[in-house]
Order: sequence, then C-alpha cells, then structure tokens
Amino acid sequence: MQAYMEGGQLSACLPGFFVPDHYAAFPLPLPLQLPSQPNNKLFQMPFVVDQEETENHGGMLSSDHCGGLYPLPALPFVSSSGAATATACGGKPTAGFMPSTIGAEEVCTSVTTKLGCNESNSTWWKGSAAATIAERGKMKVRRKMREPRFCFQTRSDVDVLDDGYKWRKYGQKVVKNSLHPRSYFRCTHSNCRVKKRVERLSTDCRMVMTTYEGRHTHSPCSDDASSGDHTDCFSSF
DNA sequence: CGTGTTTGACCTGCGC
DNA sequence: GCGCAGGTCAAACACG
Repeated sequence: MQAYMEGGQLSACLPGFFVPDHYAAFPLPLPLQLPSQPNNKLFQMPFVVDQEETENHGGMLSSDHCGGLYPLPALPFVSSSGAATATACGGKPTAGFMPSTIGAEEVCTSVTTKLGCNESNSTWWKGSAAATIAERGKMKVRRKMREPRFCFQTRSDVDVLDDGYKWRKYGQKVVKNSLHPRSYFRCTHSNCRVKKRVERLSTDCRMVMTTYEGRHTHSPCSDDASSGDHTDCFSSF
C-alpha cells in the first residue's frame, strides 16, 4: 500500500511502494507551496527512512527500498522547544500520531550532537579549507550517524518544490540505474544543516522524489539568514 | 560585485 | 586491499 496525497486526499499508490498498514495517514507536514499548476502535482506521503534500513542501505532511497520507509510525523523543521514525541527513529510510529518533531537525542549520538546537530558554526558549509586532518577523522563518525531523513514524491514538472525554505545547490550527480541526475541542496540559513536531495524517478520521469535530511532550526518565515530570529511560526507543532 | 549554479575532482563507505 | 558508487568540495562560470 502506498499513500498518495492528491489535492489533500489520499488516493492510489504506486506499485511496489509499501507502507505498513499501521502507519496511519497524517497531514502533509511540509509547508509546501506548489510552485505552479496545482492540478499537475501529485503529492505522496512523506517518509522517514527506517534507521535499520539506513544502516543497511546507507539511507539510500529508491523504489527498491521503499518498504523501509515510514511516514514521518514531523515537519522537516525542529521547533525551538525541541519537543520530541515521535518514535520514528527507534520504534515504529504509532497510528494517529501528532505532527511533531523528532528529538535530536533520539537520532544523534553524542558524537553527532557535538559535531553536527547542535553545531553553531555559521559557515559550516563553506568549504573544507579549514578542515584539519582530525576533523576529517571525525567526518567518518558523522557520516556514519546520519540525520533523520524522510522523503516524499510529487508529480511535478519542476524539480524543486518551493517548501518555504531557501536552498543552495551544492552538487549534482548521476546515480547508477537512474536516467536523471540527483541534485543536492543545503539550506542557506546560517545555523541550519538541513540538506535535501532531488531526483526524478527513472520509472516515471514526472515523479520527483525529494529527500530531506535533518530538521530545520528555523521557520520558513524566518529564513532571512541575517535575522537570527529563531522564533518559529510552526513551533506549535 | 554579490549570489547562486555547474561540474570535475576528491573523499568516504561498503561490498567483494 | 581494491573498485565502485554516493556524497561533498570548490573553482569557474553565469546572471542580475
């Protein structure tokens, strides 16, 4: 079974895209704004990658691994309160969960919390010129301990959906067994480490799979990098 | 000139 | 250990 969202309604599923029955539907958590042609967009439910699946497959998302994807009961944005109610990282999310955030403590080890989750380096993405060998050593650990991630598919003519955040593209890669290149984006907010990958499905070039990694430390409306205002308009989630 | 994108090179993890 | 594939970097480039 796969959950689709079309015009806010759950509808049919793509074959081969399995979601366990006990994962109940929930409102689309993203503050997504359809760029245009709303009739042409076909939203699917967002998924968070099972930790075990992440371990086994490096968190790669493909139709082959969709059986390990869970609907994410959270915005890709962490509230300043750091409330954590979902259990998508440890156990299975329960039906009827509230849209919420996943506690960083549930996802990050102490290492990643130190290195990444609470990182306040405002220029963390600006190259590795200052990276020392020691830091590179830590990179191994950081890569091992992945951020919470989830994906969703949309049927869209445009690759990048306007989700209210500002993204900077930092890479593009042709991946094996895919006709379309995968694009890599980072949130441009100074303290935000969220990344996203965007790729079109080789099986259906109209379908765009967007994978978010990490959670925003700011709201879309406070995306102005210099604002420094972390008062989030979605903190009620 | 500042900002964002492109793209080849490099790094890292993983399977064999 | 080696090779492959995904992910990231950073210089070059494009654009407003």
